[in-house]
Amino acid sequence: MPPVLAAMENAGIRIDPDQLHRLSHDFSMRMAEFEAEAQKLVGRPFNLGSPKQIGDILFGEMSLPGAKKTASGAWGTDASMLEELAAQGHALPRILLDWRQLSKLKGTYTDNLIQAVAPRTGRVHTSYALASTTTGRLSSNDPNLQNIPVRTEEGRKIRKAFVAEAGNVLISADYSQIELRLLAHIGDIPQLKQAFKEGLDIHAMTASEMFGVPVEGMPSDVRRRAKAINFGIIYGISAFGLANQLSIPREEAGAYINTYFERFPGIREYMDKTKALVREQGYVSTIFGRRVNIPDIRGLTPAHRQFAERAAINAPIQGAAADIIRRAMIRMPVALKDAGLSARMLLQVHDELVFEAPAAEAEAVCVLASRVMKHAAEPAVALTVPLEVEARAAANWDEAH
DNA sequence: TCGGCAAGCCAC
DNA sequence: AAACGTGGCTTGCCGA
Repeated sequence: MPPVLAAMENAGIRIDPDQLHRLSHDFSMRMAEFEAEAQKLVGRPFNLGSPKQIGDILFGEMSLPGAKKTASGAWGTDASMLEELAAQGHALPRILLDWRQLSKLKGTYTDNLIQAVAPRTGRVHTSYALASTTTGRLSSNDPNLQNIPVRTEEGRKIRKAFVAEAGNVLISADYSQIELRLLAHIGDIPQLKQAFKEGLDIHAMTASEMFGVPVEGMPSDVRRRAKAINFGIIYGISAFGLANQLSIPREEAGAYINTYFERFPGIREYMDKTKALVREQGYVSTIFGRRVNIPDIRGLTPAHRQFAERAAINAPIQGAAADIIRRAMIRMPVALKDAGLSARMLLQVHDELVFEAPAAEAEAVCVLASRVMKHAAEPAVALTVPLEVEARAAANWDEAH
């Protein structure tokens, strides 16, 4: 490698290979048990990794109800389908779901991350693409470190294997609900802006506003629905998509959306304005001036046009968040140096930055990184909502997150 | 043996 | 019907 490139090589992050080896073995053993169980139920060997064989077994041989076809005409066997069948009391779908989870974790993460350790540094060095997304986000590849599991307990075992060197800590600093905050700013939504200023639970506030349920003692399912709606809004919501996400009838999802627009009329205005704008000029812009091209929207079929419209609604929000964290990243090395800190910035995960620092610097890095991130929009843009950052230090990524 | 597509699933 | 946005990566499968 030429010296200039060697000097620019990214710091990489340490993983504990022993931990991942143990995990890989554990996953293998448990997958073998699920496989034996599944084959006993079916009465013969089959490939649990083959959606085609699974579809034939579930809907051909066993004639289970609710079969759906994929775009190419094959039986669909994705997780939501298997969950439905499992809820009806069928044993095989649950085993397949459990097997798939472990297969995913082992195949995509555990085994691959061990392979990805660079012998020269003993660390994993991802590559970031700076111009590969339409919205301005970075993307990460070889290996992708922007999709390390976090949702399930099994998945978090992988995240725990991302560790600091002895004497160091990992520090994770992430923006709290940055996209909803940007929606509140861009759409100029008074209730949302006020809620963020007061530091309220935004999903509970949404639920309360929509369903008239007090925030105190709110049932978790009510909040969960409001949260799904808030995410849906950012994605350019459709009744079909929300219905699918919440496993509810489309009519009910449509009613939720109508109620939402009644309570937050500024959001509908933002969406209508954005659609008109993209039709007119063939692009939309973030508040920092980044353009996202969405050309020829007029020539598309209705389905394609609606897809493009949702992308146009999402792009200024997702793109502004990308702009802000980029600004923070640019300022971070200088800010650390000026503060006399030897911390290094290791990873970016869209709304999160991960650092490694001597344990003695932990608190100072949390404070400094939070400050730089919170003010990263300035002075280019004066946001009318505060940005909040949560920062924590720990020996591994899971506990820092 | 290779490349590409389909299906599926991980993250934000 | 590209049936809620942005990505990367795996296995199975098929044809060159």
